[in-house]
Amino acid sequence: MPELPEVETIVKELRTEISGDIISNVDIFRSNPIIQGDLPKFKFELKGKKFIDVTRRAKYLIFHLKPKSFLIAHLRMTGKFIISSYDSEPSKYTRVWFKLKSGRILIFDDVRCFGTLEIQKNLNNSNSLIKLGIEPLSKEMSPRFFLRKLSKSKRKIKSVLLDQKIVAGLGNIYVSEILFRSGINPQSEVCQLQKKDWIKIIKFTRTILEEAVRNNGTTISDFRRVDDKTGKFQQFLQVYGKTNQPCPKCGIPIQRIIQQQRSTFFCLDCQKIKP
DNA sequence: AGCGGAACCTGTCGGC
DNA sequence: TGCCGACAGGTTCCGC
Repeated sequence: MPELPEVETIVKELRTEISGDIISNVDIFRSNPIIQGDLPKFKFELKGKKFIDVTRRAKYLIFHLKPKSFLIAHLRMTGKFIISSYDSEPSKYTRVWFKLKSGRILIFDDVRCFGTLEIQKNLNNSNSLIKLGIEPLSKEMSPRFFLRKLSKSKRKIKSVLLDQKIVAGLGNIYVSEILFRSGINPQSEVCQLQKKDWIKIIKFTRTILEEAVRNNGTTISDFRRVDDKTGKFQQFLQVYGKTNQPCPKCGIPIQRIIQQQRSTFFCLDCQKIKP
């Protein structure tokens, strides 16, 4: 479900809400396949610990605990963190909840159970985190980085931007939007891209992500913030989900194709493959 | 090397 | 109404 801006939104809200609070109890309603590692250890590592901070790496949420430990969470398609009052009942999709000393409950809901929760004493021990590529909003995101890494690659640009081992944090919505605004065809081979193309991609990645973060992310169907509010960025989407609607730049119908088994939306006229 | 396919799991929506 | 296929913001593994 969420990409970088949605995760960033949740992280900020969680940081404000739960920093300083202490986990009094952990209840697991369904562990499989969500919780990584063994269950007693998971509970033991969390109970009694204090939330110090909540941060983001790519699409992962990282809860910093004291005594030192980290809860690393990924929401995948339908995971949600919700803060509720003490008397709430678990919903049909509540998988794990953390009762807090303040009287509130930090709830992890996940309809499809693709989400993951992992405990680590040290972030360097996390297999999921070590594989990740550069942050799209960092200064490492440069034409030089891509040219050096991909100048001989015949991979398609859509696939490269979705590859979390290269750039970590972009997903299906924002990649379509970034390539549309850059005027680059999603089926372009990356070895064909020149410095000026990468400059555009980097510029629009920044513009779009920053604007999405300001708007608390995109709500297409069921993304919800901690307080159940929706994001507002969906009103700024130009191509994602707009099959056959007029291109905002030239007016011809937006195309939908499948790449890597995911929908890609683009304009045939504004995003031509270069000869 | 890079792609398509399947898998993980569950729900919604549209067509017939 | 019911059934069936397509599709969903993600990631990983496998085989050609």
